[in-house]
Amino acid sequence: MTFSEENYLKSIYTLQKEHPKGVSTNVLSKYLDTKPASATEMIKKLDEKGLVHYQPYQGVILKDSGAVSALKVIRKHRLWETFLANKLDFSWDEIHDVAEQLEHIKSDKLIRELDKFLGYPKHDPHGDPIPDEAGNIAKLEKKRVSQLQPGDTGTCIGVNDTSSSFLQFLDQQNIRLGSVLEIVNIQEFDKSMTVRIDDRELLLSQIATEHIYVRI
Amino acid sequence: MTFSEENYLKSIYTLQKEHPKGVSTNVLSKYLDTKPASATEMIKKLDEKGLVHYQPYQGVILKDSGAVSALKVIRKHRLWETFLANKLDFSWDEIHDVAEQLEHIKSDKLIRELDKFLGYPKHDPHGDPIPDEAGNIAKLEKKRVSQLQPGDTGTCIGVNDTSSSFLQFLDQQNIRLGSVLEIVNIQEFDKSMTVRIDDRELLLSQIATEHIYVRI
DNA sequence: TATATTTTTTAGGTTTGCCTAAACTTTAAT
DNA sequence: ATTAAAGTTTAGGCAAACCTAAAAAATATA
Repeated sequence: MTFSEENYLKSIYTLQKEHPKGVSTNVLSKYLDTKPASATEMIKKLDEKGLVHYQPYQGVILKDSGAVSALKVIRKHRLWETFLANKLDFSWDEIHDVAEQLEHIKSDKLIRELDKFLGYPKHDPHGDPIPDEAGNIAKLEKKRVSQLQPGDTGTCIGVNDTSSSFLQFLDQQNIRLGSVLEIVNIQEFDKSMTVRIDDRELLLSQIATEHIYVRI
Repeated sequence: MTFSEENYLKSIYTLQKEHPKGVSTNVLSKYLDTKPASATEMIKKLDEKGLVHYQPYQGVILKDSGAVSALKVIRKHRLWETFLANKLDFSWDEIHDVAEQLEHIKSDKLIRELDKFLGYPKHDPHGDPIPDEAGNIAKLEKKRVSQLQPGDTGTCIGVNDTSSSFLQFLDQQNIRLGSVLEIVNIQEFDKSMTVRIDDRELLLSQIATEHIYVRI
């Protein structure tokens, strides 16, 4: 399987969630930053290989074999992201591009050993679940803080805004990966929230609560 | 720079030691398992890019810029080999193929962080020196045990024969990476050697001494 | 419903890196 | 010195993955 085939499968897997009846060549090519004509070509090839189901003008969906292949690439991507963030000094926003390259390395032993070395992590640094060797994947239980109700708790797993001012703010407030937040209450008029972290209470603006992800 | 260009530069660098006046397309293509015509093509391209010096029928040599590029790839290869052997459970003979893939990952930060994570190693698991960021590389001081004289000492850095029977033999004799050997004497008639390891003396056949590498 | 717009596919082209076969140099041997 | 052998280059092709432009199909609008 070529790098390009792997990238298409992975993209179709991702886009299928929003387009369950079929991912169009338009959507796919936009996501991959290529042209629709290129997507058509590749989809035909993947169809001939039995990895996807394709009907002209109807978009594409993964067959089981295609989904398994996609999940193997996703597993590799997320394990490498975990390695970069946990073992090397990469920050959240730096890991993706390098993992895009590393995910294509072909070696079953490598990925088994890496998994072991990392302590068999269940989630990557963004809070996304890591599929197992067979391609089983846990449901994502990731929400924005803004989606929680008073009394709910969540573990901080990532952010949506990587501007240095926002990251600095989080740092000042001692909010980091793994911090446990509990919603104390919500102000009706501006949707700001009071949250408890490490036995301290602090107020987060609506903007802030929309940019922080937690695993529930 | 493409994977293929990197592989050609690395190969030319390696082959230049044995062919200092120029690496022929024949030698190069044999080493890379391609055809001479393909090597000619690639060499022309590298020449146009100013990375090598090429005269038809006279073979190819690296220019300084080409040597720097080659050494960057070699640096990555050797750091990854060190990672696989020291951090993951890869054996000597398994690391090469995976490192051949990993060496092409493009990220300066990745390789700097990896170097730091590994503790700035000077040699890879085969005992070969790891070039620094600028492309400076230490002279290789690697010899077969058979090349040593009585009184010489060396640190075991690798083997030439990865048959399980040989590796088992080394294991039984407690000879491993990092073991320090001292030559006690050499039998004239069969070139077998008595060596001291960890205050024990043991006899190695000529065959064995030719298959063990040491750094002196 | 007929037409206009958007989306998708087809057709033909490009680049990279490989190939084979034929032509050409160089080197070796008589 | 000539010829034979070996090595190298050129010429023409192929597959992968991309592209643009034109044709065809699907969808939206009047």
